Amino acid sequence: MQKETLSKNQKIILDYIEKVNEPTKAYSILHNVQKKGIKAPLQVYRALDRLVEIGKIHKIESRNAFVACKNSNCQISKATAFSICESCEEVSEISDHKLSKYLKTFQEKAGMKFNKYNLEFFGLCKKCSIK
Amino acid sequence: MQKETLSKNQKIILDYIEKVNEPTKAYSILHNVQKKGIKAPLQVYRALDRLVEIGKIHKIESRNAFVACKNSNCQISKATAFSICESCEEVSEISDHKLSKYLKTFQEKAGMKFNKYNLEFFGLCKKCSIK
DNA sequence: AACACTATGTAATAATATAACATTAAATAG
DNA sequence: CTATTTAATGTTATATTATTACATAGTGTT
Repeated sequence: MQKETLSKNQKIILDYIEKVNEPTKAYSILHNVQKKGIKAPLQVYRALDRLVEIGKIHKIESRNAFVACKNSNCQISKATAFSICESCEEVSEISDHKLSKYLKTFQEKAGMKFNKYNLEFFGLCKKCSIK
Repeated sequence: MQKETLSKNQKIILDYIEKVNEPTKAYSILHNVQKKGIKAPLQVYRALDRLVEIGKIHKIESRNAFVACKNSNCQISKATAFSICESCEEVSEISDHKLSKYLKTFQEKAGMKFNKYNLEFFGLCKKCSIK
């Protein structure tokens, strides 16, 4: 884990992402934190980059959106897995020990020096399955 | 598998992607097929959408790039895995039977009706590891 | 021929992300 | 404590990626 102390902008952005509690896009963040003095996209993107780096948030690549990490100050920002509902766009972070262990083992066998993976499952969440 | 016959634009775009044989971005495709009469981004994006849908190509989500499917007319466009070198950006498609079986089983156990997944490993490829 | 369906053409614009440069704050080595 | 380096900030402009909207043309039915 890296540095614990966040800068002013990093705190503002993280607070917002944690508050909304669902995948949030950079420009939506920007609009919502302008009252806190964040004026430009770059201020948001810089904070996002750093927050991803230290595992406080994750990027949902297929959606260009960001969510707070649920795995208690994520040690595992380098091993992320999500399920994404294609109907309501609900995203939840998967923390399945066996899965992450399996993928870690898989990484080690392959010819590449891996240091990270991201897995996204797509489908219908329980609610949307019923409808 | 869906319809085999590709339209004119779809052929042009697929041919190009297969020719370059590495992840290629939409606007790079556009620039390179303009001599074939493709003039606008939308023509590219529409063909890309369709080609992804029928499994002829895949999108590397973390790179906003597209590659031709290597798994013989991909039956498995719904189950994709890639390794990505963070140094040279080389991407290769992983076709590991055990891995896809494991992830398929995992999907079935979870509370969601999955119908697709995408897995991206990041690290250093063999060449770049040596350097 | 009428209908549905898929694909196309074109212009405009939206949404996502970075480059470049100047400045300030924080961390740490001498 | 102050010089130096490192991280963060502020700001403007611009690059990159992707979609909306609307008109037209081809293809395959029934």
